[in-house]
Amino acid sequence: MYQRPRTRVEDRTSVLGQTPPTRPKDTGLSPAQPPAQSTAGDEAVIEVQGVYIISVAARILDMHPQTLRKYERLGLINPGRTIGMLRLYSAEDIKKVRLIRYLSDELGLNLAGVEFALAAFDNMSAIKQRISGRLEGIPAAQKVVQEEMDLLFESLNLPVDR
Amino acid sequence: MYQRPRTRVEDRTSVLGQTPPTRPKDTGLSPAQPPAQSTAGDEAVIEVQGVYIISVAARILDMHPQTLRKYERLGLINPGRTIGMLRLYSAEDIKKVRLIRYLSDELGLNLAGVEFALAAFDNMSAIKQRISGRLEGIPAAQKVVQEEMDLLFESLNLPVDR
DNA sequence: CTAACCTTGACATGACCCGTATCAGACTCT
DNA sequence: AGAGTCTGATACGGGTCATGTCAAGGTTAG
Repeated sequence: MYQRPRTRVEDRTSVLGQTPPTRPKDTGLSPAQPPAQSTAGDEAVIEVQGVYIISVAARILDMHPQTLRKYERLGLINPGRTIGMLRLYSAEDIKKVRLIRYLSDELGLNLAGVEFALAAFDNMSAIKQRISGRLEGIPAAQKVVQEEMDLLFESLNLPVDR
Repeated sequence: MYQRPRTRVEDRTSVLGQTPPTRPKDTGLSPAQPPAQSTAGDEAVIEVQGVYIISVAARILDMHPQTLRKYERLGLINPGRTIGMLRLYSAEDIKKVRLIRYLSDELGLNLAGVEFALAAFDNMSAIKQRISGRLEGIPAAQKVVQEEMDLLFESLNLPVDR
């Protein structure tokens, strides 16, 4: 288990001009309900639906719990919490960790780079929304921007969503 | 001299879906003409105009020549060459190295991250151009996009240009 | 209640990264 | 001719990162 030795940065000055958080998070709610994961060994992009405590999330992702805690400490992820402060990972959180892992393992970015990239994505998404909003009355222009921005996201070669 | 110990990645798989090079470069031309740099010690964003051989560029930037060669090897920069293969650094190249240094030293990105960021900037610039072109007939929309894209670039917190 | 699991905080380790340094042999430019 | 550059290789020291461990305590499920 946990065979995933990689490499990269730590406590640096913050990176990008962050867009507003937009992450309400389902914090205080009843405990976790580990839905009996099938074979958590190969981690073949398992369908995730519930909310998981750290040990389960780590098993799903095949990563060390300490690594997930470190990502949170660096502000890369922000899992919810039970009233007792136990971390709760949603499907969203799991996806985000997979993206982080892709940026780190496949592209070779260090964590400062991951922070930069995530912030850049957020900013790009936000700008895309803003433009779309301001172009409400001009559907033709809206379409152009939509197409081109989608192209921009594609150019970033991301695995799938986020 | 050359006191600039930092940290980061090396030979990784290529990172982004690069936009076409768009970098004709003034390659084969008469040799360099080091315009007698004033005090090359403090490197207080010296005004650069000519074309410099590596030793001069290194002195202007207060960086080791080997570092510049490594950046080139990694595809981060692409200085011109004399007919005899001597590297020639233009003002553009110098600026780009300063950006690289900022991303590396200030933001803490490793070289893979720098590659990613540079490619992202290029793609963003390209998309901005494309949108502007396709919105030729709708100046109002063009203005909106212009404003928002500028905002996006600003959000990246870059020192100045590039 | 108890056992299993979680929390925070600290510190250690091994592998790798990166700027710098150096060497050798050949070529370029003044 | 001589200073400087080229390519290629190798090596270093300090930093990064995933992982691991310890301690002392809190939470949760049965």
